[in-house]
Amino acid sequence: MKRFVLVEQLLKERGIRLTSQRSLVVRRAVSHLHFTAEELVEDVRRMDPTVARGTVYRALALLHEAGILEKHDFWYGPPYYEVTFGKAHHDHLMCMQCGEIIEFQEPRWERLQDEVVKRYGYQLLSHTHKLYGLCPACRRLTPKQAPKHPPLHVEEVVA
Amino acid sequence: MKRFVLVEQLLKERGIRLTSQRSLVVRRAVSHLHFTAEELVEDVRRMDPTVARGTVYRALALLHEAGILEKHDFWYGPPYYEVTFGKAHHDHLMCMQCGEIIEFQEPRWERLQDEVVKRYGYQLLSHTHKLYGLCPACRRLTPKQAPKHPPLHVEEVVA
DNA sequence: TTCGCTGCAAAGCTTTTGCAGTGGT
DNA sequence: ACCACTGCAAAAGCTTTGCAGCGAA
Repeated sequence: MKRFVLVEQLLKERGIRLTSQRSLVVRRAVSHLHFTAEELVEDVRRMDPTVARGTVYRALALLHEAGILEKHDFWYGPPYYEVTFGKAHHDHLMCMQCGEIIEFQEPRWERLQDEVVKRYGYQLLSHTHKLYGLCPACRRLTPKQAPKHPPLHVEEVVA
Repeated sequence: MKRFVLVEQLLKERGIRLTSQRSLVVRRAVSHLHFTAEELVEDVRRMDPTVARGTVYRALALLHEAGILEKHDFWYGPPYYEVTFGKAHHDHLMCMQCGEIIEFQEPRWERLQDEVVKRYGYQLLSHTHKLYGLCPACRRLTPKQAPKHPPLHVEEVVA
């Protein structure tokens, strides 16, 4: 897997030691699109049960700081991580009922935000745009059919 | 305070009981721009120490569901709440070093996102756009001067 | 050989919840 | 008079951390 090699290289360049545990965390991470810390813990421990929970969390923090992972807070629950290293930037559209996440690109936004950032004299480092709504399928359901966790009777919110 | 009256009205219309505790939570909430749940707990208990932590959390959830509060996950730590009821939508530009938060409006984004949402057949309910970067002051510092976990002191910023 | 990294487990921080009693409508 | 709401405190959920030993460079 090409991306994996690159990540290891990049870690090495930054003086971050490549232990077998970190290798495993990286390998498992890049094999998912979105995952929570706990999901990755489970996944990693399925491959090697001796890896400690704390090690995975520490590796995640490192990868995040290194810019390899992005951390997303979606609607509820713990934050999701996403491997962005080597991928073009994209934004998210999420269904608040079923939790479906659509990734899309919108170059015109990128241009607009350059303007905004310039306006305030900022140097842009990263950004996230999230749209929350109802997917075509869920729009057809009555509010009562809404699952417990994906929050709230969203009908009320007039966009 | 006008906004407070409106909020109480709105709660009433939704059949949500107006207890003294909720009144207090609303009053304190609208007097801040951004706050965490724990900050609000402290603030409320300063006025009335008998109010339970759980009550504040439950009230926050209600107000959030009612669309009166928005929940923001900024760079680290617990999420911040923000009173958006009666305010025009705005987005956030945050300095990753000093934690300054600038609020701004960009109507052209709103139009673009309508397009995107239509493209996927979604019904838009809400959205957040966050830009992370370095403010003019912090850009002048060397990377080494950057604090590990930038303190999140929120400047009161006007759009 | 050095010192960054790990496993373990305990603690920490934030939020949620069960229950019995209280109070809004 | 209902039953939603509250206080209390315990538990739950997620993440961090201290420490002693280990292992990558």
